[in-house]
Amino acid sequence: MNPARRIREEIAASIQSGEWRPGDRVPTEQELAARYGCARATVSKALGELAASGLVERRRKAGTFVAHPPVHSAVMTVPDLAELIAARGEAYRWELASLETADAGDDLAGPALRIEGVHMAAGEAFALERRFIALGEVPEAADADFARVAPGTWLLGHIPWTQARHVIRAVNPTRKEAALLTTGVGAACLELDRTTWRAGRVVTHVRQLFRGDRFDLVAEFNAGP
Amino acid sequence: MNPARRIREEIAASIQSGEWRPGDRVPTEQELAARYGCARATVSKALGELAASGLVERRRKAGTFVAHPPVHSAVMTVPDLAELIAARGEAYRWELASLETADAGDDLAGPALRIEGVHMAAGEAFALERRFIALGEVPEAADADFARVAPGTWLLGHIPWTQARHVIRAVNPTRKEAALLTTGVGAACLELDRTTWRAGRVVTHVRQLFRGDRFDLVAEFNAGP
DNA sequence: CCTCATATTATGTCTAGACATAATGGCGCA
DNA sequence: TGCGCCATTATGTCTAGACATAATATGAGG
Repeated sequence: MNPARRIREEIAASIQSGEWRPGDRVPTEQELAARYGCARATVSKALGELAASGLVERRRKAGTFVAHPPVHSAVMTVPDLAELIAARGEAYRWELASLETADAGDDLAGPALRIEGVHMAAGEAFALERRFIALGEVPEAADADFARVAPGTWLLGHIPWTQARHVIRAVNPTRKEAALLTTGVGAACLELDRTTWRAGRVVTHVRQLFRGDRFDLVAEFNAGP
Repeated sequence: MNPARRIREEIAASIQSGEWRPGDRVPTEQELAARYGCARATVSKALGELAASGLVERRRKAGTFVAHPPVHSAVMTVPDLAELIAARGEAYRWELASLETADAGDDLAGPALRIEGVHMAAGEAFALERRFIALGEVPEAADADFARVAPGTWLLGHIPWTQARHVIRAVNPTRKEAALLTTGVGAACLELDRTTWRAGRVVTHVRQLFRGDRFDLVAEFNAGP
Protein backbone atom coordinates (compact mmCIF):
# COMPACT_ATOMS: atom_id res chain seq x y z
CA MET A 1 0.00 0.00 0.00
CA ASN A 2 1.14 3.53 -0.79
CA PRO A 3 2.34 5.40 2.24
CA ALA A 4 0.30 8.44 1.16
CA ARG A 5 -2.80 6.40 0.63
CA ARG A 6 -2.30 4.55 3.87
CA ILE A 7 -1.99 7.77 5.83
CA ARG A 8 -5.04 9.18 4.10
CA GLU A 9 -7.16 6.14 4.81
CA GLU A 10 -6.07 5.66 8.38
CA ILE A 11 -6.75 9.26 9.25
CA ALA A 12 -10.06 9.24 7.39
CA ALA A 13 -11.05 6.11 9.30
CA SER A 14 -10.15 7.71 12.61
CA ILE A 15 -12.37 10.64 11.78
CA GLN A 16 -15.29 8.77 10.31
CA SER A 17 -15.41 6.30 13.15
CA GLY A 18 -15.79 9.19 15.55
CA GLU A 19 -12.52 8.40 17.33
CA TRP A 20 -11.16 11.81 16.38
CA ARG A 21 -13.83 14.42 16.85
CA PRO A 22 -14.33 17.72 15.03
CA GLY A 23 -11.85 20.27 16.27
CA ASP A 24 -9.37 17.64 17.42
CA ARG A 25 -5.80 18.20 16.48
CA VAL A 26 -4.21 15.88 13.93
CA PRO A 27 -0.53 15.03 14.58
CA THR A 28 1.91 17.34 12.84
CA GLU A 29 3.44 16.43 9.51
CA GLN A 30 6.74 15.71 11.21
CA GLU A 31 5.19 13.33 13.71
CA LEU A 32 3.28 11.49 11.01
CA ALA A 33 6.37 11.32 8.80
CA ALA A 34 8.29 9.76 11.66
CA ARG A 35 5.46 7.38 12.54
CA TYR A 36 4.96 6.17 8.98
CA GLY A 37 8.63 6.28 8.08
CA CYS A 38 8.28 8.51 5.04
CA ALA A 39 9.20 12.00 3.92
CA ARG A 40 7.31 15.01 5.15
CA ALA A 41 6.25 15.84 1.59
CA THR A 42 4.41 12.55 1.43
CA VAL A 43 2.50 13.29 4.61
CA SER A 44 1.83 16.78 3.33
CA LYS A 45 0.31 15.38 0.16
CA ALA A 46 -1.93 13.01 2.10
CA LEU A 47 -3.12 15.74 4.45
CA GLY A 48 -3.60 18.09 1.52
CA GLU A 49 -5.91 15.59 -0.11
CA LEU A 50 -7.85 15.12 3.09
CA ALA A 51 -8.18 18.89 3.34
CA ALA A 52 -9.37 19.07 -0.27
CA SER A 53 -12.05 16.52 0.49
CA GLY A 54 -13.13 18.57 3.46
CA LEU A 55 -12.31 16.09 6.19
CA VAL A 56 -9.62 18.17 7.83
CA GLU A 57 -8.76 21.82 7.98
CA ARG A 58 -5.22 23.13 7.91
CA ARG A 59 -3.95 26.36 9.36
CA ARG A 60 -0.40 27.54 9.22
CA LYS A 61 1.45 27.36 12.42
CA ALA A 62 -1.68 26.19 14.21
CA GLY A 63 -1.69 22.72 12.66
CA THR A 64 -4.16 20.33 11.10
CA PHE A 65 -7.56 19.76 12.68
CA VAL A 66 -10.52 17.52 12.14
CA ALA A 67 -13.00 19.70 10.27
CA HIS A 68 -16.50 20.41 11.46
CA PRO A 69 -18.90 18.59 9.18
CA PRO A 70 -20.88 20.68 6.72
CA VAL A 71 -24.40 21.34 7.95
CA HIS A 72 -25.91 19.20 5.26
CA SER A 73 -24.72 19.08 1.73
CA ALA A 74 -25.05 16.40 -0.85
CA VAL A 75 -24.31 15.83 -4.48
CA MET A 76 -27.37 15.54 -6.62
CA THR A 77 -27.19 13.94 -10.02
CA VAL A 78 -29.74 15.12 -12.55
CA PRO A 79 -29.72 12.54 -15.29
CA ASP A 80 -30.35 13.21 -18.93
CA LEU A 81 -33.99 12.23 -19.33
CA ALA A 82 -33.32 10.11 -22.41
CA GLU A 83 -30.80 8.08 -20.42
CA LEU A 84 -32.95 7.89 -17.31
CA ILE A 85 -35.91 6.51 -19.19
CA ALA A 86 -33.78 4.14 -21.22
CA ALA A 87 -32.27 2.87 -17.97
CA ARG A 88 -35.79 2.05 -16.78
CA GLY A 89 -36.19 -0.08 -19.88
CA GLU A 90 -38.88 2.13 -21.34
CA ALA A 91 -39.00 3.61 -24.82
CA TYR A 92 -37.99 7.25 -24.86
CA ARG A 93 -39.29 9.85 -27.24
CA TRP A 94 -39.06 13.62 -27.43
CA GLU A 95 -42.07 15.43 -28.77
CA LEU A 96 -41.56 19.00 -29.86
CA ALA A 97 -44.56 21.22 -29.18
CA SER A 98 -43.32 24.63 -30.21
CA LEU A 99 -40.16 26.40 -31.28
CA GLU A 100 -39.77 30.12 -31.77
CA THR A 101 -37.25 32.88 -31.52
CA ALA A 102 -38.11 34.94 -28.51
CA ASP A 103 -36.34 38.09 -27.52
CA ALA A 104 -34.86 38.14 -24.04
CA GLY A 105 -35.91 35.78 -21.34
CA ASP A 106 -35.49 36.87 -17.74
CA ASP A 107 -31.75 36.78 -17.44
CA LEU A 108 -30.79 35.94 -21.00
CA ALA A 109 -29.26 38.79 -22.87
CA GLY A 110 -30.15 38.99 -26.52
CA PRO A 111 -32.25 36.70 -28.70
CA ALA A 112 -33.00 33.16 -27.64
CA LEU A 113 -34.74 30.08 -28.86
CA ARG A 114 -37.85 29.22 -26.91
CA ILE A 115 -38.60 25.54 -27.05
CA GLU A 116 -41.48 23.61 -25.57
CA GLY A 117 -41.98 19.90 -25.69
CA VAL A 118 -42.72 16.70 -23.86
CA HIS A 119 -40.46 13.85 -22.82
CA MET A 120 -42.34 10.60 -23.42
CA ALA A 121 -41.65 7.31 -21.67
CA ALA A 122 -43.37 4.16 -22.91
CA GLY A 123 -45.84 6.26 -24.85
CA GLU A 124 -46.87 8.39 -21.88
CA ALA A 125 -45.85 11.92 -20.97
CA PHE A 126 -43.07 11.77 -18.43
CA ALA A 127 -41.98 15.39 -18.22
CA LEU A 128 -42.86 18.75 -19.70
CA GLU A 129 -40.04 21.00 -20.75
CA ARG A 130 -39.79 24.68 -21.56
CA ARG A 131 -36.37 25.88 -22.51
CA PHE A 132 -34.57 29.00 -23.64
CA ILE A 133 -31.26 28.81 -25.45
CA ALA A 134 -29.22 31.99 -25.80
CA LEU A 135 -28.38 32.24 -29.48
CA GLY A 136 -25.58 34.64 -28.72
CA GLU A 137 -23.83 31.89 -26.77
CA VAL A 138 -24.78 28.88 -28.85
CA PRO A 139 -25.38 30.09 -32.39
CA GLU A 140 -25.29 26.54 -33.78
CA ALA A 141 -28.55 25.91 -31.94
CA ALA A 142 -30.35 27.79 -34.70
CA ASP A 143 -29.53 24.95 -37.11
CA ALA A 144 -30.25 22.04 -34.77
CA ASP A 145 -33.22 19.82 -35.47
CA PHE A 146 -35.13 20.00 -32.22
CA ALA A 147 -38.04 18.10 -33.68
CA ARG A 148 -35.82 15.05 -33.80
CA VAL A 149 -33.48 15.45 -30.84
CA ALA A 150 -34.31 16.83 -27.41
CA PRO A 151 -32.60 20.15 -26.75
CA GLY A 152 -31.03 18.88 -23.52
CA THR A 153 -29.45 15.97 -25.29
CA TRP A 154 -28.28 18.17 -28.14
CA LEU A 155 -26.74 20.70 -25.77
CA LEU A 156 -24.78 18.03 -23.91
CA GLY A 157 -22.61 17.63 -26.98
CA HIS A 158 -22.31 21.32 -27.71
CA ILE A 159 -21.62 23.23 -24.51
CA PRO A 160 -18.69 21.97 -22.53
CA TRP A 161 -18.00 22.89 -18.93
CA THR A 162 -20.58 25.21 -17.60
CA GLN A 163 -21.85 26.26 -14.20
CA ALA A 164 -25.39 25.53 -13.26
CA ARG A 165 -27.96 26.41 -10.64
CA HIS A 166 -30.98 24.27 -9.95
CA VAL A 167 -34.08 25.21 -8.07
CA ILE A 168 -36.34 22.35 -7.04
CA ARG A 169 -39.85 22.84 -5.82
CA ALA A 170 -43.21 21.17 -5.52
CA VAL A 171 -45.96 22.83 -7.51
CA ASN A 172 -49.48 22.25 -8.72
CA PRO A 173 -49.73 22.02 -12.49
CA THR A 174 -51.93 24.37 -14.48
CA ARG A 175 -54.96 22.78 -16.08
CA LYS A 176 -53.12 22.57 -19.39
CA GLU A 177 -50.04 21.01 -17.82
CA ALA A 178 -52.15 18.54 -15.89
CA ALA A 179 -53.84 17.45 -19.09
CA LEU A 180 -50.49 16.93 -20.83
CA LEU A 181 -49.20 14.89 -17.89
CA THR A 182 -52.48 12.96 -17.74
CA THR A 183 -53.12 13.91 -14.15
CA GLY A 184 -55.16 16.45 -12.22
CA VAL A 185 -54.45 19.99 -11.05
CA GLY A 186 -54.53 18.70 -7.49
CA ALA A 187 -51.67 16.25 -8.05
CA ALA A 188 -48.29 17.36 -6.74
CA CYS A 189 -45.62 17.84 -9.40
CA LEU A 190 -41.90 18.32 -9.08
CA GLU A 191 -40.51 21.34 -10.84
CA LEU A 192 -36.85 21.53 -11.74
CA ASP A 193 -35.50 24.88 -12.86
CA ARG A 194 -32.00 24.88 -14.22
CA THR A 195 -30.01 27.88 -15.39
CA THR A 196 -26.69 27.21 -17.06
CA TRP A 197 -23.85 29.68 -17.47
CA ARG A 198 -20.60 29.76 -19.31
CA ALA A 199 -18.07 32.41 -18.42
CA GLY A 200 -20.71 34.35 -16.50
CA ARG A 201 -23.27 34.47 -19.30
CA VAL A 202 -26.48 32.48 -19.38
CA VAL A 203 -26.38 29.73 -21.96
CA THR A 204 -29.69 28.05 -21.35
CA HIS A 205 -32.55 28.05 -18.95
CA VAL A 206 -34.90 25.10 -18.60
CA ARG A 207 -37.96 24.29 -16.57
CA GLN A 208 -38.98 20.68 -16.33
CA LEU A 209 -42.19 19.47 -14.73
CA PHE A 210 -42.62 15.91 -13.51
CA ARG A 211 -45.54 14.05 -12.03
CA GLY A 212 -44.70 13.66 -8.36
CA ASP A 213 -45.61 10.00 -8.34
CA ARG A 214 -43.32 9.16 -11.21
CA PHE A 215 -40.06 10.88 -10.41
CA ASP A 216 -37.88 11.75 -7.49
CA LEU A 217 -34.43 13.17 -7.04
CA VAL A 218 -31.65 11.59 -5.09
CA ALA A 219 -28.70 13.37 -3.52
CA GLU A 220 -25.88 11.75 -1.62
CA PHE A 221 -23.11 12.88 0.63
CA ASN A 222 -20.02 10.80 1.25
CA ALA A 223 -17.19 12.46 3.06
CA GLY A 224 -13.59 11.63 2.56
CA PRO A 225 -11.48 9.80 0.05
CA MET B 1 1.73 34.05 -8.38
CA ASN B 2 2.54 30.44 -7.52
CA PRO B 3 3.67 28.41 -10.50
CA ALA B 4 1.32 25.59 -9.47
CA ARG B 5 -1.60 27.92 -9.05
CA ARG B 6 -0.81 29.71 -12.28
CA ILE B 7 -0.74 26.46 -14.24
CA ARG B 8 -3.97 25.34 -12.62
CA GLU B 9 -5.78 28.56 -13.38
CA GLU B 10 -4.53 28.95 -16.93
CA ILE B 11 -5.51 25.42 -17.84
CA ALA B 12 -8.86 25.75 -16.09
CA ALA B 13 -9.50 28.97 -18.01
CA SER B 14 -8.64 27.29 -21.30
CA ILE B 15 -11.14 24.56 -20.55
CA GLN B 16 -13.93 26.69 -19.17
CA SER B 17 -13.75 29.16 -22.01
CA GLY B 18 -14.28 26.32 -24.43
CA GLU B 19 -10.89 26.82 -26.09
CA TRP B 20 -9.84 23.30 -25.13
CA ARG B 21 -12.73 20.95 -25.72
CA PRO B 22 -13.58 17.70 -23.92
CA GLY B 23 -11.30 14.94 -25.07
CA ASP B 24 -8.54 17.33 -26.13
CA ARG B 25 -5.08 16.43 -25.04
CA VAL B 26 -3.39 18.60 -22.44
CA PRO B 27 0.36 19.11 -22.95
CA THR B 28 2.52 16.58 -21.11
CA GLU B 29 4.00 17.34 -17.73
CA GLN B 30 7.42 17.75 -19.30
CA GLU B 31 6.18 20.26 -21.88
CA LEU B 32 4.35 22.27 -19.23
CA ALA B 33 7.35 22.16 -16.91
CA ALA B 34 9.52 23.52 -19.70
CA ARG B 35 6.96 26.15 -20.68
CA TYR B 36 6.43 27.41 -17.13
CA GLY B 37 10.05 26.95 -16.10
CA CYS B 38 9.38 24.77 -13.08
CA ALA B 39 9.93 21.21 -11.93
CA ARG B 40 7.82 18.37 -13.23
CA ALA B 41 6.56 17.67 -9.70
CA THR B 42 5.02 21.12 -9.61
CA VAL B 43 3.17 20.56 -12.87
CA SER B 44 2.13 17.15 -11.60
CA LYS B 45 0.64 18.69 -8.50
CA ALA B 46 -1.31 21.25 -10.51
CA LEU B 47 -2.65 18.65 -12.91
CA GLY B 48 -3.46 16.35 -10.02
CA GLU B 49 -5.59 19.06 -8.45
CA LEU B 50 -7.37 19.70 -11.73
CA ALA B 51 -8.02 15.98 -12.01
CA ALA B 52 -9.35 15.90 -8.44
CA SER B 53 -11.77 18.70 -9.28
CA GLY B 54 -12.93 16.74 -12.32
CA LEU B 55 -11.77 19.14 -14.99
CA VAL B 56 -9.20 16.83 -16.54
CA GLU B 57 -8.69 13.11 -16.69
CA ARG B 58 -5.29 11.47 -16.46
CA ARG B 59 -4.27 8.14 -17.86
CA ARG B 60 -0.85 6.63 -17.56
CA LYS B 61 1.17 6.63 -20.66
CA ALA B 62 -1.76 8.09 -22.61
CA GLY B 63 -1.53 11.56 -21.08
CA THR B 64 -3.85 14.17 -19.62
CA PHE B 65 -7.11 15.04 -21.33
CA VAL B 66 -9.89 17.56 -20.89
CA ALA B 67 -12.63 15.61 -19.12
CA HIS B 68 -16.12 15.22 -20.46
CA PRO B 69 -18.43 17.23 -18.26
CA PRO B 70 -20.62 15.28 -15.85
CA VAL B 71 -24.12 14.80 -17.18
CA HIS B 72 -25.55 17.06 -14.54
CA SER B 73 -24.49 17.09 -10.98
CA ALA B 74 -24.77 19.80 -8.41
CA VAL B 75 -24.16 20.35 -4.75
CA MET B 76 -27.29 20.82 -2.76
CA THR B 77 -27.19 22.40 0.66
CA VAL B 78 -29.92 21.36 3.05
CA PRO B 79 -29.90 23.96 5.77
CA ASP B 80 -30.73 23.35 9.36
CA LEU B 81 -34.32 24.55 9.62
CA ALA B 82 -33.67 26.63 12.68
CA GLU B 83 -30.95 28.50 10.83
CA LEU B 84 -32.93 28.79 7.62
CA ILE B 85 -35.89 30.36 9.36
CA ALA B 86 -33.71 32.62 11.46
CA ALA B 87 -31.99 33.78 8.28
CA ARG B 88 -35.38 34.79 6.92
CA GLY B 89 -35.82 36.95 9.96
CA GLU B 90 -38.70 34.90 11.33
CA ALA B 91 -39.06 33.46 14.79
CA TYR B 92 -38.29 29.77 14.90
CA ARG B 93 -39.83 27.26 17.24
CA TRP B 94 -39.83 23.49 17.43
CA GLU B 95 -43.01 21.86 18.64
CA LEU B 96 -42.77 18.27 19.75
CA ALA B 97 -45.86 16.24 18.95
CA SER B 98 -44.87 12.76 20.06
CA LEU B 99 -41.86 10.84 21.27
CA GLU B 100 -41.71 7.10 21.79
CA THR B 101 -39.34 4.21 21.68
CA ALA B 102 -40.19 2.17 18.65
CA ASP B 103 -38.54 -1.07 17.77
CA ALA B 104 -36.92 -1.24 14.37
CA GLY B 105 -37.73 1.16 11.60
CA ASP B 106 -37.21 0.05 8.04
CA ASP B 107 -33.47 -0.10 7.91
CA LEU B 108 -32.62 0.71 11.49
CA ALA B 109 -31.34 -2.22 13.45
CA GLY B 110 -32.40 -2.34 17.05
CA PRO B 111 -34.44 0.10 19.12
CA ALA B 112 -34.96 3.65 17.99
CA LEU B 113 -36.55 6.85 19.12
CA ARG B 114 -39.51 7.86 17.03
CA ILE B 115 -40.05 11.58 17.11
CA GLU B 116 -42.75 13.66 15.50
CA GLY B 117 -43.03 17.38 15.55
CA VAL B 118 -43.51 20.62 13.71
CA HIS B 119 -41.04 23.33 12.77
CA MET B 120 -42.74 26.67 13.26
CA ALA B 121 -41.79 29.91 11.54
CA ALA B 122 -43.36 33.15 12.70
CA GLY B 123 -46.04 31.22 14.51
CA GLU B 124 -47.06 29.14 11.51
CA ALA B 125 -46.22 25.56 10.67
CA PHE B 126 -43.30 25.50 8.27
CA ALA B 127 -42.43 21.84 8.11
CA LEU B 128 -43.57 18.55 9.57
CA GLU B 129 -40.93 16.13 10.75
CA ARG B 130 -40.94 12.45 11.58
CA ARG B 131 -37.64 11.07 12.69
CA PHE B 132 -36.08 7.86 13.92
CA ILE B 133 -32.86 7.87 15.87
CA ALA B 134 -31.02 4.58 16.33
CA LEU B 135 -30.38 4.31 20.05
CA GLY B 136 -27.68 1.72 19.41
CA GLU B 137 -25.68 4.36 17.54
CA VAL B 138 -26.55 7.46 19.57
CA PRO B 139 -27.39 6.29 23.10
CA GLU B 140 -27.14 9.86 24.45
CA ALA B 141 -30.27 10.65 22.47
CA ALA B 142 -32.31 8.92 25.17
CA ASP B 143 -31.42 11.71 27.58
CA ALA B 144 -31.87 14.65 25.20
CA ASP B 145 -34.74 17.04 25.75
CA PHE B 146 -36.51 16.94 22.42
CA ALA B 147 -39.36 19.01 23.72
CA ARG B 148 -36.99 21.93 23.94
CA VAL B 149 -34.53 21.39 21.10
CA ALA B 150 -35.30 20.02 17.65
CA PRO B 151 -33.74 16.61 17.09
CA GLY B 152 -31.95 17.75 13.93
CA THR B 153 -30.30 20.60 15.77
CA TRP B 154 -29.37 18.34 18.66
CA LEU B 155 -27.89 15.71 16.39
CA LEU B 156 -25.69 18.25 14.62
CA GLY B 157 -23.62 18.51 17.75
CA HIS B 158 -23.58 14.81 18.50
CA ILE B 159 -22.86 12.85 15.35
CA PRO B 160 -19.77 13.91 13.50
CA TRP B 161 -18.96 12.90 9.94
CA THR B 162 -21.63 10.76 8.51
CA GLN B 163 -22.78 9.79 5.07
CA ALA B 164 -26.25 10.72 3.95
CA ARG B 165 -28.73 9.98 1.23
CA HIS B 166 -31.58 12.31 0.38
CA VAL B 167 -34.64 11.55 -1.65
CA ILE B 168 -36.67 14.54 -2.78
CA ARG B 169 -40.14 14.23 -4.17
CA ALA B 170 -43.37 16.10 -4.63
CA VAL B 171 -46.31 14.61 -2.77
CA ASN B 172 -49.82 15.40 -1.73
CA PRO B 173 -50.26 15.65 2.02
CA THR B 174 -52.67 13.45 3.89
CA ARG B 175 -55.68 15.20 5.36
CA LYS B 176 -54.00 15.32 8.72
CA GLU B 177 -50.76 16.69 7.33
CA ALA B 178 -52.64 19.26 5.29
CA ALA B 179 -54.39 20.47 8.41
CA LEU B 180 -51.13 20.80 10.30
CA LEU B 181 -49.59 22.75 7.43
CA THR B 182 -52.74 24.88 7.12
CA THR B 183 -53.25 23.94 3.52
CA GLY B 184 -55.33 21.51 1.48
CA VAL B 185 -54.77 17.94 0.35
CA GLY B 186 -54.61 19.23 -3.21
CA ALA B 187 -51.64 21.50 -2.51
CA ALA B 188 -48.29 20.21 -3.64
CA CYS B 189 -45.78 19.57 -0.87
CA LEU B 190 -42.08 18.88 -1.00
CA GLU B 191 -40.96 15.77 0.83
CA LEU B 192 -37.38 15.38 1.91
CA ASP B 193 -36.27 11.97 3.08
CA ARG B 194 -32.85 11.76 4.61
CA THR B 195 -31.09 8.67 5.86
CA THR B 196 -27.83 9.14 7.69
CA TRP B 197 -25.17 6.49 8.23
CA ARG B 198 -22.03 6.19 10.23
CA ALA B 199 -19.64 3.38 9.46
CA GLY B 200 -22.29 1.60 7.43
CA ARG B 201 -24.98 1.68 10.11
CA VAL B 202 -28.05 3.86 10.02
CA VAL B 203 -27.90 6.62 12.61
CA THR B 204 -31.06 8.50 11.84
CA HIS B 205 -33.80 8.68 9.31
CA VAL B 206 -35.93 11.75 8.85
CA ARG B 207 -38.85 12.71 6.68
CA GLN B 208 -39.66 16.38 6.38
CA LEU B 209 -42.70 17.75 4.64
CA PHE B 210 -42.87 21.34 3.38
CA ARG B 211 -45.59 23.36 1.78
CA GLY B 212 -44.57 23.66 -1.87
CA ASP B 213 -45.27 27.38 -1.93
CA ARG B 214 -43.06 28.09 1.06
CA PHE B 215 -39.87 26.18 0.42
CA ASP B 216 -37.60 25.20 -2.41
CA LEU B 217 -34.22 23.59 -2.67
CA VAL B 218 -31.25 25.00 -4.50
CA ALA B 219 -28.35 23.06 -5.92
CA GLU B 220 -25.34 24.49 -7.68
CA PHE B 221 -22.53 23.19 -9.79
CA ASN B 222 -19.28 25.04 -10.29
CA ALA B 223 -16.51 23.19 -12.01
CA GLY B 224 -12.87 23.75 -11.44
CA PRO B 225 -10.57 25.12 -8.83
C1' DC C 1 -2.78 -9.76 -42.12
C1' DC C 2 -3.13 -10.91 -37.40
C1' DT C 3 -1.18 -11.74 -32.81
C1' DC C 4 1.78 -11.47 -29.18
C1' DA C 5 5.91 -9.90 -26.82
C1' DT C 6 8.62 -5.89 -25.95
C1' DA C 7 10.27 -1.13 -25.85
C1' DT C 8 8.76 3.28 -25.01
C1' DT C 9 6.54 6.84 -22.71
C1' DA C 10 3.63 9.62 -19.64
C1' DT C 11 1.89 9.57 -15.37
C1' DG C 12 2.27 8.03 -10.22
C1' DT C 13 4.77 8.15 -6.25
C1' DC C 14 8.45 9.19 -3.31
C1' DT C 15 12.71 11.44 -1.16
C1' DA C 16 15.67 14.88 1.17
C1' DG C 17 16.29 19.22 1.46
C1' DA C 18 15.35 24.21 1.03
C1' DC C 19 13.04 28.48 1.59
C1' DA C 20 8.50 31.09 2.25
C1' DT C 21 4.71 32.44 5.07
C1' DA C 22 1.64 33.20 8.57
C1' DA C 23 -0.03 32.76 13.11
C1' DT C 24 0.78 32.00 17.85
C1' DG C 25 2.72 32.40 22.30
C1' DG C 26 5.75 34.48 25.13
C1' DC C 27 8.93 37.96 26.31
C1' DG C 28 10.23 42.52 27.23
C1' DC C 29 9.08 47.10 27.75
C1' DA C 30 6.14 50.80 29.16
C1' DT D 1 -1.10 45.12 34.02
C1' DG D 2 -1.24 45.72 29.25
C1' DC D 3 0.59 46.26 24.83
C1' DG D 4 3.37 45.30 20.93
C1' DC D 5 7.20 43.03 18.90
C1' DC D 6 9.73 38.79 17.76
C1' DA D 7 11.13 34.09 17.77
C1' DT D 8 9.18 29.82 17.04
C1' DT D 9 6.71 26.57 14.61
C1' DA D 10 3.65 24.18 11.39
C1' DT D 11 2.14 24.36 7.06
C1' DG D 12 2.90 25.85 1.96
C1' DT D 13 5.55 25.46 -1.92
C1' DC D 14 9.21 24.10 -4.74
C1' DT D 15 13.33 21.42 -6.72
C1' DA D 16 15.98 17.68 -8.95
C1' DG D 17 16.21 13.29 -9.24
C1' DA D 18 14.77 8.41 -8.77
C1' DC D 19 12.07 4.39 -9.48
C1' DA D 20 7.31 2.23 -10.28
C1' DT D 21 3.49 1.33 -13.22
C1' DA D 22 0.48 0.88 -16.86
C1' DA D 23 -0.84 1.50 -21.46
C1' DT D 24 0.34 2.39 -26.05
C1' DA D 25 3.12 1.71 -30.13
C1' DT D 26 6.16 -1.06 -32.50
C1' DG D 27 8.22 -4.86 -34.42
C1' DA D 28 8.86 -9.89 -34.86
C1' DG D 29 6.94 -14.06 -35.87
C1' DG D 30 3.30 -16.90 -37.34
